Amino acid sequence: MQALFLYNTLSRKKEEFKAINPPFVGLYVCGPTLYSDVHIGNCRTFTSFDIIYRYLLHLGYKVRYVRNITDVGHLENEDAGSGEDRIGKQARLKQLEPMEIVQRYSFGFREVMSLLNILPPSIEPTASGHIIEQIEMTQKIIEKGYAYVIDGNVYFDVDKFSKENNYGILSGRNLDDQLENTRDLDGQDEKRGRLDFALWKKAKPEHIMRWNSPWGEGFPGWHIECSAMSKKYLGDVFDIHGGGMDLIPTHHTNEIAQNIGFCGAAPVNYWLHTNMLTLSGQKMSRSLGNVFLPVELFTGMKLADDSPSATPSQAKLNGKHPLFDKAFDPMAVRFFMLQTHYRSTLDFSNDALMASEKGFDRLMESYKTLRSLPASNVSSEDIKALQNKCYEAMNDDFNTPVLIANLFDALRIINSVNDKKSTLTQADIGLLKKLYEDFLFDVMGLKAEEQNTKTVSVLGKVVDMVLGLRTKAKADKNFALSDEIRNKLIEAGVEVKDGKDGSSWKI
RNA sequence: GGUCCUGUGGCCGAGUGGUUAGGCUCAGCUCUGCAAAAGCUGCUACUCCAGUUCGAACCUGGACGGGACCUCCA
Repeated sequence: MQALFLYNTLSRKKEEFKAINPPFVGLYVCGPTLYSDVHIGNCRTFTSFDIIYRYLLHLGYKVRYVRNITDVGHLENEDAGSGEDRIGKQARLKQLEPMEIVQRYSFGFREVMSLLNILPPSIEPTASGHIIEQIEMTQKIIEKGYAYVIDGNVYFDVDKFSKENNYGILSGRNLDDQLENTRDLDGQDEKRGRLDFALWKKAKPEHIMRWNSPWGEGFPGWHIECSAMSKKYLGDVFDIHGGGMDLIPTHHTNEIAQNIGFCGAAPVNYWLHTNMLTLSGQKMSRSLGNVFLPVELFTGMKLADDSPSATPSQAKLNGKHPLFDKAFDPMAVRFFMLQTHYRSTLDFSNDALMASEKGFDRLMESYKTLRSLPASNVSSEDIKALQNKCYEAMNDDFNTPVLIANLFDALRIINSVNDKKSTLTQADIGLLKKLYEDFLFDVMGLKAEEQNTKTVSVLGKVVDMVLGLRTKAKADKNFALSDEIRNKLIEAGVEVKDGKDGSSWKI
């Protein structure tokens, strides 16, 4: 097996991947906070880690992939002291139980993940299901002296921690800079240091989600859930932890501090971070309000203001979406995302999507051609070399754009063999099929648009019959009729291609 | 204000100190009754200025532009 290199945020370098206990690999990715619908920027992160997961599996690793669901503890304006739990707030506003909020959005989340063909993780733990683990971890951190209790709240002592450890090891920021250059904060309340963060929060009387703890009724802080759950399922030290880049300076920095505070060991060998998705050059985020939803992209329509849900199967739509000329198939969207490396920003636009979709269709079409390719005694093309290039691309920090470029080379070979301008042996055709199946389908997780097989088979016979009539018309030089047939078929969505050996068609 | 990232052809996007991915678009050609599809060819870029070097889009310094983080965010 060739060496796999991946970019480690800790070292800011590409490093060779060495699993702690091969063939097993522990992978943890920060999942969504289910207080509203996932937007397409969230989807990009999960798509990127889906590729990483799939490629590790393809290489033969036994991966335990843990992706959490945050259903409690994620506060707004935490530092201002006015923090309200995001889920709790939505529950209050909508007059629902917090778990109803979570249920609603988790349904939509799963549906979108499935549409994008993102594999489910091995374990998808929720924060609310691991309150005990979080309390235990918090207790241990207090015992070790890295956290303190004030009036029912527990805070992590960053100052104490950084005397023995590099708090900013992941972000590359030094503590003094962070202390001096934080924006003005009001309501610094009772914390000893301004960078201290909550492990446990005392619940105000109106707070809905609350649990008993040694420090009174309250709820866990946001960062502790990932430490507690990754430790529980992957151990004190595991291989890979991932998430969006925006989690580096706070969430992941604090996770490392908590784990070290807990057991003295840094929890993760490789930190992987995906870049942001932008819209006209600006980061897509809920706070900026420039988000659009997967269902809008997949339909080209705008979500109605009174839609009960943004879950694709349940959404109510209202009119054309201003950003998109048409509906984009989820697989075309996935392909579009993979044409950019996961550590680069990805700018979304209608034009870029259109371009990707066309390329994607050609690639899928070439797979059909591949399956009926004529074999020769000799090959004029080096398929083995192409296969190596595909592995090289993926082994170089999961470089899907280069992988895709290689697949387009394969496409050219296929078409040229089909045109009898090049030749391949049966063995090489088999190798090419394997190349497509391995990389296009297994690793990149792309698949052809699903079609009802019964419909297709009936329709196929009908179209073949019509094309038979058209061939007769052509033979009689009745081009008016043959063109009319062709135009009508195009109107119906059937594209006709006249080759030397008769006509073929595709939907 | 501080820290960091980034600037590639009409568009999207890889990339390495020396031979300049790939996709889309556009034009021409081949094929074709005409188209479409497919193939071939062309349009050949690296923000600007200076430096290092035999040689830089790639290294260094500066300028200008864009972005991220420092507050919740994938």
